[in-house]
Amino acid sequence: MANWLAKTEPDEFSLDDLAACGEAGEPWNGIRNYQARNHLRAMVPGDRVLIYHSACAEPAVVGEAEVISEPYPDPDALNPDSRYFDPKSSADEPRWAVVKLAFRKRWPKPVPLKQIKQTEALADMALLRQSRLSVSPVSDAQWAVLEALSAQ
DNA sequence: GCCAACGTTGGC
DNA sequence: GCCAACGTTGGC
Repeated sequence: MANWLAKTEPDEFSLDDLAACGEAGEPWNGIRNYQARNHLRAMVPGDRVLIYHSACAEPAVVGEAEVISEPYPDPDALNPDSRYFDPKSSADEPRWAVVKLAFRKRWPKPVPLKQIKQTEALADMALLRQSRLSVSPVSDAQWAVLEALSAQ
């Protein structure tokens, strides 16, 4: 079982929006970066996913979700009417993937990026090392440190 | 809104 | 296959 972190802009789709989807969950779509896609493809149902709010007043880890589907081709990539349409993707050779995520919990306190940067035990997080990667792995140890910070 | 970081595209 | 131009992400 693996841990991940997924970024989302709360103005677009927030943790609350995911919570509103309930157990049906929501496809995590629109990922158009190969490294992030490779992480999506490596996900299995039951994996835990930190939800991180980006491009907002206080960028922070705000809660967690769970992977509830196998990875599958992103249908939006094949839909010319979608903002995520990619003419280079095809049904035969889908270029982009999604998984469904379901809300699990809002953490007691958000863990701001600022605090993550100040925490030595989190210095190796992919979130910090590759600022533009929207889906990244998280170790068990990193997860535990973040959870403890949220509970403080 | 600015701009640094960095991924992608396309000419050669 | 290099690399300049360009586009996007995301913190501030």
